[in-house]
Amino acid sequence: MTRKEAILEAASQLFAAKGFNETSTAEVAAAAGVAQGTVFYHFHTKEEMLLEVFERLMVEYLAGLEPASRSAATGLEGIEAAIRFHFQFARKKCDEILVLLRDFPHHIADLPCPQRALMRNRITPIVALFVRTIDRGKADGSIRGDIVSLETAHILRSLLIGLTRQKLLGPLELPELESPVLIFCRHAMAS
Amino acid sequence: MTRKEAILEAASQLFAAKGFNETSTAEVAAAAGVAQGTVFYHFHTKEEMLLEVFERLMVEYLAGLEPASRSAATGLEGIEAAIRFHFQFARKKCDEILVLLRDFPHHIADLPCPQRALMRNRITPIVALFVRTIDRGKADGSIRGDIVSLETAHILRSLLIGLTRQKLLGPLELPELESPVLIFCRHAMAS
Amino acid sequence: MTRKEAILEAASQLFAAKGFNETSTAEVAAAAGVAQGTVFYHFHTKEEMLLEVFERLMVEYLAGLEPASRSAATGLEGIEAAIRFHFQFARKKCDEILVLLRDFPHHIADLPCPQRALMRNRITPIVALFVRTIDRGKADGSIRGDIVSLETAHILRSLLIGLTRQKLLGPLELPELESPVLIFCRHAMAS
Amino acid sequence: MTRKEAILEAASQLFAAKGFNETSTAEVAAAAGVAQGTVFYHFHTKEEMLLEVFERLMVEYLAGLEPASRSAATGLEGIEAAIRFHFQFARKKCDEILVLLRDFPHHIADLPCPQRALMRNRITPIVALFVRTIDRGKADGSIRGDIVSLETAHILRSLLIGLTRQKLLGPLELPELESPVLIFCRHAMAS
DNA sequence: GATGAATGAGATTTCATTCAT
DNA sequence: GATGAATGAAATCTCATTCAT
Repeated sequence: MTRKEAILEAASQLFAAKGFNETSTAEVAAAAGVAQGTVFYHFHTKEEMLLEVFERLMVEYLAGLEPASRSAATGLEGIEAAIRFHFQFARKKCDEILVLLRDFPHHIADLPCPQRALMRNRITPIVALFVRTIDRGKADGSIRGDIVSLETAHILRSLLIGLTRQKLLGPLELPELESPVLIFCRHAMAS
Repeated sequence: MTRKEAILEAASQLFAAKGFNETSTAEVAAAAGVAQGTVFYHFHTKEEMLLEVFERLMVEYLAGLEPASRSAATGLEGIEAAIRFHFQFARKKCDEILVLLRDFPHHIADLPCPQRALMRNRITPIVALFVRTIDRGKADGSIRGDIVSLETAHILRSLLIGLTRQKLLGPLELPELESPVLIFCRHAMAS
Repeated sequence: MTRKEAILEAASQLFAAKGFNETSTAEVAAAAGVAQGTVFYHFHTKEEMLLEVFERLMVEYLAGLEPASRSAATGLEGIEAAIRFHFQFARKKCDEILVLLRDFPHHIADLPCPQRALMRNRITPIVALFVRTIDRGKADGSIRGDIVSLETAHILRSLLIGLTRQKLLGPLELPELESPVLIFCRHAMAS
Repeated sequence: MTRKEAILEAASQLFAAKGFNETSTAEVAAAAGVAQGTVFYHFHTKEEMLLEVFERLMVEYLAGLEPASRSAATGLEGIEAAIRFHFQFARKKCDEILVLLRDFPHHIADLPCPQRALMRNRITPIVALFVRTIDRGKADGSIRGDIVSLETAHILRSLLIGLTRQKLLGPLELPELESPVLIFCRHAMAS
């Protein structure tokens, strides 16, 4: 493992455990086993680490989401496959997701434009994928024709993020929701 | 307006505008027109201000949510009324909600138990209200009988929070979603 | 018990337990069951409380020391009686003594002149008492004639204070020293 | 002179002149000619500076005390040499001693165990040295055989500390006490 | 590539004290 | 006599970042 990756992994874990603001770059350096200066050799600022965590996670998310939904037989099943993938991904990568859900919002507003654009570029394809899959469902008859694709894509994404947020950040214990969500969405969309 | 309320209002606005961590207690004091020490006379720590913002908001939320859903003719219409109220509330109180959505998560994990309990006590009734309304719908025939009440209540709450989060914090411009959401949920639940 | 005495007692205990600087006037007020302002009604400044603790303790000390040494048959026995009284007093009033030994020095240097004088006026009689008792011993033949009275009085006082300091503040466990000290001093002074 | 030593020296002087609590870390930094942060780079807390002053002083004290008493011809002369060394050391290092006598007690009680142990480890050898020297005196006949070594060692140490304390912190002017103390102790111990 | 000593701006909190009631 | 809300000065410590080596 290269030094940069060691830093990134240490940062990821510490941010998840203690929060971004509550983690100092000195701690990251210590946890990664490098000197303080080394952190700033590889990342110009502390926020760059966060951005890179985000980047890598989104790339991996999209890389898993797309084949899952594409390989389904119908559009509706594609949506269901996407939902199942999201639940599975959230279970596997809960640390990183926790960091992004909790700490990223702070920094979005102040992000310089090129980086905001970069973020958008990672999220837009996810929405687009949902839209395409819904359209496919409408075409193949598995999804009702009166469904509005873009809006429903956003609804689905918001639902998934909301669920993960409540699970990782909420003070309440949630029941197992994967199959109820699948049923809920199927009824909402199936023709 | 008492001094304590002036501080709370100033804090609420500054937190919304700049973020919790990015707002210093000195700024809050200045904005409220009191001395620095006065802030800590009324709130023992900076976080206590955040907790009080949360408290007040949740009390108001529940106070509006309950009559809205109760006065509906059927259970399904009660759910729809609740959704409409949420959208309206999110439009009116977007500053405070932004603060909570963005800054509260940082502090939930580290909250001492009595305060976590207090938080839970504010959120549980909301879920309970959804559960009761769904049960009413199942009883009056407006909601399908095979709907699982508790799980669906959590799904609805997660959806609403997810939507508000994406709108207030997401990097993407969202289309108008209120009526698509109503339709989505009606199809998901109506018998 | 009057309010002023309640404050003084609370202060005395808190100062002993936590140290003067580490005890806030607010804590004193709370422990005494009075309002913050009340403390400053009875004592103009925080240091005045310390001075009063000192005053009362020294008055009591001298009031016990004098009869003890005076009622002895010889000068040497008077010194021994004084030493015995000191040990007994240190056992009984160890809290207050701890406070003075530990916290008083900080404030001596900065004391306004009238209060320094007042302090001196409490300590001088103790030294004077030792001097008189030694002189008595030299006159009655119990103490060697070549002993220098003033110097020896200071030596005895320093020894007693040093012993109490080591016992109350030192990091080491001391053995029982009362009778060894009596023997030590008897040999040093007896003719 | 390294930066750390500059800080330590500045601290030592300021603490002696104004007291530990009355000296701010900012002043220490300014006097040492370094930035505020540099102080905390070298000493994690303000108290660590005090501990280091103590450490260095005790090392020097013991390093002078031991040869002084060892090179004496008899045990009794060894004790006398130790007393003379103490007076001389107290004159030379009165600043640092003042700091320790006045400010250290505050912090002893609250010291974490490893540091208390460290302190004890600096003081125990001094007592042990007195014990050994007394035993030597008993063996060579210069000190009375009925003297209890450990107790007398503590008495001597308490006397020396008490004397220095009265001189540096007491409100009274002391006469010259070195030779009276030597005589006092000789009579108390000589056979 | 890597280091770690140094920085200085800034943040939260504490607290003795005052004063209108 | 007594109260407690209000003050504002000050203090310790943190931390992202830099830079000479």
